[in-house]
Amino acid sequence: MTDLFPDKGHDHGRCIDSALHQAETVAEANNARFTDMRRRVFTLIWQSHKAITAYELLDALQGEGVRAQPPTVYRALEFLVGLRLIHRIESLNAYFGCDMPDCEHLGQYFICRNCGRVAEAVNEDMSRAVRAAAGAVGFKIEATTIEIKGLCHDCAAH
Amino acid sequence: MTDLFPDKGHDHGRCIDSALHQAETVAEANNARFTDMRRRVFTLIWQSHKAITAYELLDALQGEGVRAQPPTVYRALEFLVGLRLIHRIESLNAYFGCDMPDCEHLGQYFICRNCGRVAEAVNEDMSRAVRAAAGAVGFKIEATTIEIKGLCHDCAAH
DNA sequence: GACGAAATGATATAATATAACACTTCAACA
DNA sequence: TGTTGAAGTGTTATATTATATCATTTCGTC
Ligand SMILES: [Zn+2]
Ligand SMILES: [Zn+2]
Ligand SMILES: [Zn+2]
Ligand SMILES: [Zn+2]
Repeated sequence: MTDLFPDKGHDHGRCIDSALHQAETVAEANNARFTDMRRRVFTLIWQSHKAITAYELLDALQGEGVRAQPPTVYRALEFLVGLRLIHRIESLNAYFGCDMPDCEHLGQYFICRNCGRVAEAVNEDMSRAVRAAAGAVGFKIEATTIEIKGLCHDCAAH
Repeated sequence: MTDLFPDKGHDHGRCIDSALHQAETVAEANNARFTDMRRRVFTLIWQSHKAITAYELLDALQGEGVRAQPPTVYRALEFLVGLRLIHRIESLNAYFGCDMPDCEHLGQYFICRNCGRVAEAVNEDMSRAVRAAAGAVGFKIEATTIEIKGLCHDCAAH
């Protein structure tokens, strides 16, 4: 059984480094400025594999001594979502880091209600089924939200 | 091509009547009281095939001369969602009426960004794909949110 | 009719998100 | 290298969505 969710003992510092590196690359490729504030917010989002809300980010920023207000956070989030460096989880009003921002994808999100972690899958069967269902009724897809809530493998075991 | 969305010229009064009738039945079967306030909210939701927000419902109630406050609306919504008489669209923070409340289902929602209508599908291929993807990673599903935004057949044609 | 549970009323407030305008930064260009 | 215009951020205010809490009413059961 392959678990989408990262191993308990994994070196999360490497997740963060990798995410930052990819973000730099994507921003550059899009001629977008990965400013200090955007980097701060992005790094905060990547502190865990959980989703984090805008106001949790705001608190974290203020905890770091940054004088930020809600619009600052929402602007950074808008930028990061726009570049698909992070994704918004609609059912949580929260955001989490994408670990494959360099390839276009319609992701599906598995959300564990126990440990709070979010994992992104890109499952072609699911995508195909969605496209087929839409095609059958003449619906032109522009965006999809697929969020699956429950218990991750670890949490289900306990 | 079968369109999920109702025909422009359909008799919407029949949609409302049918929904009300089904709701009565479901409530009774669940030993739940379909009170006046709940019926009002339910009927307002069914005024169209669009999703409607809690505060739009509140305004509509007040427009009818009902002295209602937010909790009144949210309580009615909670009740109706609980019985699956309506569904919440997470990506819109809005609610719309289910037209098959008597059979358990994990629905998928097509949302037209142009006309605002929402249509519910129960597509076994999609459901199966979701279950398979979850099974493959040992994830225990408790709830799914599948929302597909774009243009309905009618709106895509114009 | 008395009782307790469920529903609703009423007030306050929490949580999430955006509008508007001022100021700063930065890259491009003269 | 100074000018300039666009992009980014600061700041204040406010809009939108949702819930906590306690008082009162309604309703079925006894
Ligand atoms: Zn990690
Ligand atoms: Zn978990
Ligand atoms: Zn109708
Ligand atoms: Zn449409």
